[in-house]
Amino acid sequence: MTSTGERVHAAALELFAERGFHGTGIRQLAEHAGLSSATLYHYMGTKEDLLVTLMRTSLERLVRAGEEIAGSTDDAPTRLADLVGMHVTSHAQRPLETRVVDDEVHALSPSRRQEVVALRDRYEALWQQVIDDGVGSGHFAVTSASIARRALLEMCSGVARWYDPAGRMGLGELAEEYSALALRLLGVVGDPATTPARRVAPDTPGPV
Amino acid sequence: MTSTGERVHAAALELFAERGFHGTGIRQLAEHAGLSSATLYHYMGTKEDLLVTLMRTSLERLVRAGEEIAGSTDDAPTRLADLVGMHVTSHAQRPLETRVVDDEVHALSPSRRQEVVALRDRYEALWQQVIDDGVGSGHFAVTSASIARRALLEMCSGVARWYDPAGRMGLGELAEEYSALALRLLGVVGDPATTPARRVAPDTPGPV
Amino acid sequence: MTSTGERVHAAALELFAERGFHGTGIRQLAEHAGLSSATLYHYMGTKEDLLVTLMRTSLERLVRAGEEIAGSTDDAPTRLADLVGMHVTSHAQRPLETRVVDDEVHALSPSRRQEVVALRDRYEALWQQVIDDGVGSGHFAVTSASIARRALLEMCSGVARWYDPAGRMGLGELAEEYSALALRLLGVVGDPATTPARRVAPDTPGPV
Amino acid sequence: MTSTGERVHAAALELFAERGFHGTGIRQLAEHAGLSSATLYHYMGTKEDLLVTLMRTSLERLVRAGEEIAGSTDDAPTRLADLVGMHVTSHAQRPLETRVVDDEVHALSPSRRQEVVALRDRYEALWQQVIDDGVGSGHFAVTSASIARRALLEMCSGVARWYDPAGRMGLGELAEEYSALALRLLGVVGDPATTPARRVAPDTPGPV
DNA sequence: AATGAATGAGACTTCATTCAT
DNA sequence: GATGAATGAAGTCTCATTCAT
Repeated sequence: MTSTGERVHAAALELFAERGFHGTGIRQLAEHAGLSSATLYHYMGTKEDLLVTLMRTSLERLVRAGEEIAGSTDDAPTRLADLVGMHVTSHAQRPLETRVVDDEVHALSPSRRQEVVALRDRYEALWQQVIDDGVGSGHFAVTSASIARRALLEMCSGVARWYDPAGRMGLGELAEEYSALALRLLGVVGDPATTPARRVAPDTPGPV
Repeated sequence: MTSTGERVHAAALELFAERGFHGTGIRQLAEHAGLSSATLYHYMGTKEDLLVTLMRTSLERLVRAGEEIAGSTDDAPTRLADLVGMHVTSHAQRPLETRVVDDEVHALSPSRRQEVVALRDRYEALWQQVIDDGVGSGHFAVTSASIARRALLEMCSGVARWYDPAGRMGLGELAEEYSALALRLLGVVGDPATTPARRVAPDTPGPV
Repeated sequence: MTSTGERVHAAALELFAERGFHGTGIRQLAEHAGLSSATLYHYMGTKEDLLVTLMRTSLERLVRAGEEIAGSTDDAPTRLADLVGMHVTSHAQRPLETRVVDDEVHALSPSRRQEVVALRDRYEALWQQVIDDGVGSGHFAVTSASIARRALLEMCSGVARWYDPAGRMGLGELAEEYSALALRLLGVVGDPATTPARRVAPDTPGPV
Repeated sequence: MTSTGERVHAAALELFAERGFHGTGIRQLAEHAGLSSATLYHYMGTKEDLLVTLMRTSLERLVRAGEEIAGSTDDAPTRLADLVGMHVTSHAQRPLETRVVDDEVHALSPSRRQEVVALRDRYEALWQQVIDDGVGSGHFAVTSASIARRALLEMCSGVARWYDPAGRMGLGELAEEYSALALRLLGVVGDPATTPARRVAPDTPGPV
């Protein structure tokens, strides 16, 4: 049911996430995918090409989801909570992908890195924009919006390092918890209108 | 003034941080330190030994500083702010060390990893303890203390990835900003005694 | 109009001549012929078979033409001039073929080499015979007939390396020039019957 | 007595000459030199670097010897005979070197090729000059000086393909024979003053 | 203290070739 | 006819490490 190409991607994801790009050999990759190392080259270009493909796939999905959220509402707290929820959820569901994207950029050659970083920047710009908007609208209170962006992204991405889908915490719970942390970090005080329930009353004026 | 051994450590720090452990060759290491690759082996055991040494040095300093703070006061918000300040400051001052510690654990063999992870766990336990204490004392309001710990640590460690000592933000400022973010994330509302007064509107109703 | 098989031969000729047998991959060959590498094997045996086919085709044509000339006259100078003219002309017209034949014998396995070298020897024997005849008849004056044969063949084959069909020198001119060089090299002085009159001062004393 | 580096060069010369550059593997090279393939890399850069070194060494020797001859006399026939003698002698004495230089230029990457071809062109220019001079002074009679140059060089280089130092023909004899062939090819008629004996009477006026 | 020389193992990648479809 | 998939062997080169000097 799964094609060979998909098996190659899956194997690469697992090994790159676990041992790093440089820590993973072509032969291990082949063995993990159930192929000979020569056959591997039917399904990829270079090893670096494979890494780039994985990264691009992952980042493009993230950007797409992010842009959808960005266009969904003008309300900054809502948008931010949604971004956090989406980000955390996808990091929890696809921890391998996101770890590879987050940790292996340094393994790319300059030209490839540029391409990948451009995508990542596009995604981060969405976050920057919500925060800027929230600060502008008076919903958020932070000294430095860019520090806040970095702090939020780091903290949310960390989920890929520990979340256990078989554990007792559900994805919804996780998303709500992180959204709450994020909003508080941004200086939003707990108000039924802005915490999870908020989405029900989109016309609520901003607090603080 | 700098001994050869120190030069080796410095070179390793730079290269491991920039290209990763597996991405750094013994020959590059030697060249970067101004030695022949054979001579390198006078100043280190294996390449992995070198990595462990760097990690242990860094982590021990962190643990020592953390334990000093942990023993300094019972007041959870103060302790947490101090931990954050120290953590952030040292990540800003020693970005190479901290990046190596944070990113290269996967490159260690199981037995070495155990040793390093034990140290890291000891450090993280200090954070866990403050948060638990703060929750117990009613200063902090979080759903999950362990999630909060992880979120805080990730967010604070990120500083090593972007802080520029030559930029316009000073270390003190940085520490204060992050302490404030952390306390807010933990649900602490503006209190002149624990957070910089400026940022907070003292008349805010304040939830929880 | 050109069959696929011919396209394969043409592609092989070009690539073998340009990059050598070992420098040419099956995949490049296929691409150059506009086929997949698997399809290539419908039109050839092994890569070495292909090389042998090209060589044999080329050498057989040469031998055939040479034998025709050899049987055409008893006059050694005429025969030699004709051989030179034919050799030079075919090297100018089919530089790829001749370069492959001349340069890639070393790439053949012993048994295949034997076969090809036998053909080449047969061709060279024709030259040897004319020279021997010319020496015997007193037309040629050389110390060593075999050295003369080698010198002549090398010199004439070189044409395949530089002759430009689009340049200003025509094939007829080329053939005449080389025939003249060859006859002079063999010690034949200008004789209106065998060499272009223009180049020779008919009153030259003329040695033997 | 022979250094390892020299052994590597000797092994490369033998194999490149016998099987061609692309036909020679690194492992065969190492085995032939009595080293492991990894050790080989102590004594060379890439395989191509090795080839270039061999070619440059050989060509530089040839250029040096050629320039010495070029500066030794103004008499074109003498100079040409000396060039031929030197060329033929060195091709007979160092057949491996010269074969590699003559046959493997196509294996070089563009930039390397440029460098090597420049040297070769410098050498060939010496030949072109003598022929031009001889034509100008009326000693040589050829329709095309550049064709003559090519013909002569091809014919003389061929020696590296068959001369057997253990055979009955001595080097001196070989040189004389080829000089005689060359002069005749250039239209110089046999005159004691220009054939081998000529060098004894350097003041002899030009013949023809 | 320092290093040139050496190496087995393994890196990534391509080789020529076969075969089922 | 034609080709995608597959592979063992081999390609060039670098790896971390040792050792005699």
